[in-house]
Amino acid sequence: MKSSPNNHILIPPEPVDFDPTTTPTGTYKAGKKRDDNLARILDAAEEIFVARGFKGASIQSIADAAGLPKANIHYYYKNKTTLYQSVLSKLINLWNTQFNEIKAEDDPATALDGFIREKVRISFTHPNTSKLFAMEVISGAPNLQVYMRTDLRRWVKDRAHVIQSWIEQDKMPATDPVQLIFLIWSSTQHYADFETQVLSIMNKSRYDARTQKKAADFLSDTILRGCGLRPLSAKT
Amino acid sequence: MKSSPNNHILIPPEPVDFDPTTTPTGTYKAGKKRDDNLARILDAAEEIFVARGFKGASIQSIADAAGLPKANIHYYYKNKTTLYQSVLSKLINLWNTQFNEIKAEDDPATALDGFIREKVRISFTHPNTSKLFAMEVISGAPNLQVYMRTDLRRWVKDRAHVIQSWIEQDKMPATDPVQLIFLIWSSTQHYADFETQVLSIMNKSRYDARTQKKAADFLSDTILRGCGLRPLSAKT
DNA sequence: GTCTATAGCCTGATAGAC
DNA sequence: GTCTATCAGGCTATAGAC
Repeated sequence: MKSSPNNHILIPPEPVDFDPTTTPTGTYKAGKKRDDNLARILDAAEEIFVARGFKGASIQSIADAAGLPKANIHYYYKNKTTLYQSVLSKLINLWNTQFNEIKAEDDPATALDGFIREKVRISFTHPNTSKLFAMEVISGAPNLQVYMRTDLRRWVKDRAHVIQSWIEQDKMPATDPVQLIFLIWSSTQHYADFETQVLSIMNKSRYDARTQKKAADFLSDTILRGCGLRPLSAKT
Repeated sequence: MKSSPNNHILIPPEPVDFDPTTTPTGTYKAGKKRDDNLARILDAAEEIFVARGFKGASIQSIADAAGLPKANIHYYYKNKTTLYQSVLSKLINLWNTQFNEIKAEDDPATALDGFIREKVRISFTHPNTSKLFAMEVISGAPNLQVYMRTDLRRWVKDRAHVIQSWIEQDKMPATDPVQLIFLIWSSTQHYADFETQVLSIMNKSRYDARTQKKAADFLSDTILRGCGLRPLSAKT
C-alpha cells in the first residue's frame, strides 16, 4: 500500500470485519478443561495485545501468560487473527450486556448518575478491555468498522433520543445529547486507558477503592451540574 | 519474560527511557534537503506507527509513506527504536511549547475556556500526535515513564496549585483540581484519539470546522458550568 | 489433547557500489 | 547522499509423534 508523502489521510488498515460469532476450532464438545483453557487464553491474549500491539504480541508470549504450551494456542485458534477477533468479540459482548437502560420516564439526574458510575466501575474492573478497544479505535478500527457503523451507532442514537425527550419534557436544559455521551465515555474511560499516566501523576503504584469512588463522585457531580442538573450529592 | 496466568498486573514493557535530545545520525550539517527529508520521515513515521503499532510498522512502509527509499531511513536513523523515540521527542516538544499559562490572577472561566479551546484545536489539527501519545500510554508508556513522573507531574502540580488558589480566593467553588485537569484532557483528546468512532457515529467521513467549533463550545460550556462557573456564552 | 521440530515468510539492519 | 543486494533473526503456522 503506497501513500503520498506527508498526507494526513487516515491510513486504511486493511479493513477485515469479522463474524461476531467467531468460535475456536477443535472439538466443539464442552468440557471443564477446554473452557478453562479458553478463558485463560482470552485473558492472557487481551493483556499481551494491549501491552505489545497485534504484531508485537507473539503467540509464545500469550502462551506463557496463559501458562500453556504454544502449540495449544494453535489447537484452539486457527491463527493469531482469529484469536484476536475472539478477544474483540468478548469485548463487544461485555459492552452489550453490562449497560443498564435509560428511558424517557426516568429522572435524568438519576439515570445519568447510574450510567456514569457503571462506566467508571467497568473502567476500574476491566481496564484491559477498555484499553484494547481504545487501541483498536485509535488504529482506525480495522476490525470494528461494521460494528461501529451499525450496532454502536444505533445504541448512541437511541440514547440520544431519550436524552432529547428529557429536554422536551423540560426535565433538563437543552444540550447536545451526542456530545454529552462522548463526554461521559471519554471522561470515564480515561481512568482505564490512561491508567499509567493517572498513576504516575498521582504518584501511586495501583488504584484503590478510594480513588475509584472519588473519580465517580467527581464525574457524576461535575457532569450533572454541567448539564444544568442538580448533582445527587447536593443537600436538599 | 514469564507471567503467571490470568494476573492483572501491568506487563512491564521493557522500560527504556530515552534521551529527549535524541538526534538523527549522519552528517550533522544543516541542509535544506536534509531538513526536508527529516520532516517527511517524522510525519510519515508518526502516521504509520499510529496505524500499525511499533512492531507492525515496517521501515519499508514508513519509507513508502515518506516517498524515500528504505535505506535512506537507515541513513538518518540508526534503527527503528531511535526513529520512534525521535517521533516521541517531537510530540513532547509540541506539548511543551503550545500551552499557554494559567495564573492565580486570571479569571478562572476565561483561563479554563482558553485551555479547553486550545486542547480542542490541537486535537483537530494534530490528531496523529495525540493518538501516538495515547497508544504509548495505553501500552504502559515504556518510553515515557520518566517524562510522566517528572516534567508532566510537575506540570499538573503547578496547574492544580493555580486552580486551588482560585478556590481559596473564592473565584470558584471547591472542586478537585487534578480530576478537573483529567476531565479536560480526556474530553478534548477524545475527538483526536477516537476520531474513527466519532466519525462513524456522526456518519461523516471527516471533520469540518463546524464540528470543531461545536465540540469546543459544548465542552467549554459544560465543563465551566460543571465547576460552578458561569459559561462565557451565557448572556449577561 | 499435548508437545517437539521445522518449514517458510517477513523484516531489520548492513555492506558496498555509485 | 542514494540505492541495491543480501544476510541473520524471529515469527507464524503446520506436521506428526505421543
